[in-house]
Amino acid sequence: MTVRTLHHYEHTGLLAASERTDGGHRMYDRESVQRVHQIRALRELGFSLHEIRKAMEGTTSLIDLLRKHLERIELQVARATLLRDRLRDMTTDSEIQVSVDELPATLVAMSRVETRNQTSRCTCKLVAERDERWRRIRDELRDCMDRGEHPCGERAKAVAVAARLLIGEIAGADSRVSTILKVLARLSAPRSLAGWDPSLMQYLDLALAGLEDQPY
Amino acid sequence: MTVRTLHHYEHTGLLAASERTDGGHRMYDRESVQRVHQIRALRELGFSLHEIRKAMEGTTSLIDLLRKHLERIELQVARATLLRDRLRDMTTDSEIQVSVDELPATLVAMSRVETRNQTSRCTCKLVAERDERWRRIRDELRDCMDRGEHPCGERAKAVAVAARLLIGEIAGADSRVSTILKVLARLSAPRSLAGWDPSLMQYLDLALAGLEDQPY
DNA sequence: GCTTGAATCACACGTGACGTCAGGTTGTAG
DNA sequence: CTACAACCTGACGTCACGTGTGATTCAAGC
Repeated sequence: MTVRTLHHYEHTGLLAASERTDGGHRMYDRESVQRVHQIRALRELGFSLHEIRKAMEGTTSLIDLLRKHLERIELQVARATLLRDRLRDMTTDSEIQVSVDELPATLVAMSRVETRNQTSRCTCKLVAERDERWRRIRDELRDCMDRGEHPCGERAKAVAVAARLLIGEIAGADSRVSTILKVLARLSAPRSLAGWDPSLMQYLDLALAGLEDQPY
Repeated sequence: MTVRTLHHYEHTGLLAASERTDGGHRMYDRESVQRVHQIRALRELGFSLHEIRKAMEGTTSLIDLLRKHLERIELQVARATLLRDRLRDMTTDSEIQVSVDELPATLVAMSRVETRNQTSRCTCKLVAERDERWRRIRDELRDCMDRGEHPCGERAKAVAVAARLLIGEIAGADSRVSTILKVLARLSAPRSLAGWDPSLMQYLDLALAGLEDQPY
């Protein structure tokens, strides 16, 4: 929070200093400070100042606002996750020397690069095999979808069975620490995650890493 | 892409129309179109036009740019995910009637609300029990951390064992379709996820849902 | 060749959420 | 009492375009 931000909020009629000193300095009482916090909270949720004002005036129901905004966030998360994963691969992979010119038609090519590098780098045949199975499931499923078949139809069902099996295998096998932590986060977030901040998470990560070679 | 956007890029010196018609209309050859796509791609990755121009002029290494941006994205993902989960809980829970005033000190209180509602709503005792175990692990671990104990120390190790056990239990038990999908996405992303777009994912979700009551 | 309607042109101001600068005033610690 | 940091008002700057205006141009149909 900068002073300018407060001025801005005041200017747009979102917030008023409860009082002024003799010299003209703004004074904010407990209530006003609370209001500032509310505004910040809502802004961090992605709302515009205009929306916030409407919500605070009671013009719009907060629930409606949140519901409406949920969609945007969903999209944002999906997009950001994808981008992050792509970026991570690009930056951690020192082999790939990407230049701007090598980003030809947007980043669609990236997915191809990813799979190519994946198969060439994998030391474990099991992983490659699983990847192959995944690809088959994916292609078959896409075919089902493209043909307009019902998800519960015969073919889709068969594919789903294979998928479920593979999911079980992967979840059971590939369980390194950080992966588990992520799974855990996904499984129980935000329910059991209250109070688990990143530093604590990292601590648990280290602790788990410490007994990695020990049996259950 | 709007025309205005192209004009803007031209104005900032990022892009030049390769030619003009007699009437003055801009003509973009294949190369220019490619350049536009590159710009769009980089912009979707979150870069500013200034950064893009620097990268395209060769002033900055693309890798450096990406690496630098990875941090921002990481933060974004973490934040957006958290917000999304909170929002989802708020909007799907019709019981909770949130008003602006009930967002007291930012959203920190939210976590408390969540856990409170969780324990009161849970029909299954097993879940509650697990939550309780989680809480204990969390608190114990936080205590270890606060005391500055090494993550591989005796106490932390013991907690880690308990945590690993619980993780296995949760991962093995709570496996509804959407959850599995999320786990899957986390486990294998972006490796096996290439070509799995959201619609295909949803299709798989439906297919899996169709055989939910069937045995393996 | 002519009309017509959609698209584009250049220019300029608008937007949102502040940042930043200038020149002056105030609060407070030593 | 004197620094000096923090605040004041007012206004313009930023970024990535959006929007509006009035004029021009392009492509299609007749």
